[in-house]
Amino acid sequence: MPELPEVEVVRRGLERWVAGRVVADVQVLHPRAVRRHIAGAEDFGARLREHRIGLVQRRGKYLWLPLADNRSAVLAHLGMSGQLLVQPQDAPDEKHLRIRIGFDDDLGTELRFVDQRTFGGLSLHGTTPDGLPDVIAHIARDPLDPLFDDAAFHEALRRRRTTVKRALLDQSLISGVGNIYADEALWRARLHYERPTTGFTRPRTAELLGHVRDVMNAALAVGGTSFDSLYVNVNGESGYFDRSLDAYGREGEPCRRCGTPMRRRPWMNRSSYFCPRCQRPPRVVS
DNA sequence: GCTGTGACCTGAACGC
DNA sequence: TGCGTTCAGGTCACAG
Repeated sequence: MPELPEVEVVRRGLERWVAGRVVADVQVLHPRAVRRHIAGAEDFGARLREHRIGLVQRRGKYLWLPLADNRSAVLAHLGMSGQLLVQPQDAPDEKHLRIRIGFDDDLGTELRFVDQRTFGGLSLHGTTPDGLPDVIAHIARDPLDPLFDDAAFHEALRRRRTTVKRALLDQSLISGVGNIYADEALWRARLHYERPTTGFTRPRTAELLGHVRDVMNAALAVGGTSFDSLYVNVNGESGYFDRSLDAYGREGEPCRRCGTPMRRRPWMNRSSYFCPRCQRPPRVVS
């Protein structure tokens, strides 16, 4: 499932193959794919037509295509299974094709939003003075953003009465981290997912952020090599998604540090993978 | 205001 | 073979 590195790969692909093109027509094939566009599918298409796509931006797992000639942007979230593909116009429709965007040029390609589980979607929104879609103003900067404020993140962590994995997944504190990279970063930092954040020291926060950035940069480095001219890829099943993971999905396999079998625990309707020896659970305070 | 929980959704994997 | 169940997880609405 797409997390920040995958979304960044998509952003780069869109920047190269879609930015600067003028929308000719929009076809919404599944209403749920534009459910965040309150005015509905017809309005979504009408507002896009004849507008030029500007430079593609990203924050965390959201990316957006600004309309170059007005103060609005097409906001995209890939959810768990979304893909944005640049395909030849005559290519067969994908099974889960939800939205098709055609362009007013002779390049012969179109933008397709394909999404099996329909957790993702596109919508059109006004932008703030600094170009951010207004509906994601609450989303924090991501740790690869040069303007991410490490000190402010540390203070926010200490103020929260929560645990470290919850905090990593809270997009209002830090964006772009999903279940996989949270487990990976916690394994690297030797932190149990239920560790309370209130007692975090500055060095501990700094170390954790360092591991989050390392994991994301490593995935980005691999992912960045795998899309070609016609395929703006966020395919969860192929290529760079086979990145080497140290924690996620390794239940029963030996910890790559100490050899202890890795464990999986149900957690918030998800799973948490950890090493019971390297990542000791916090002592329960009664 | 802050924190935690469940619904949404589809298809693969699994058990019987 | 076929059916039912479980699991995957990002976001948001809602409850406490």
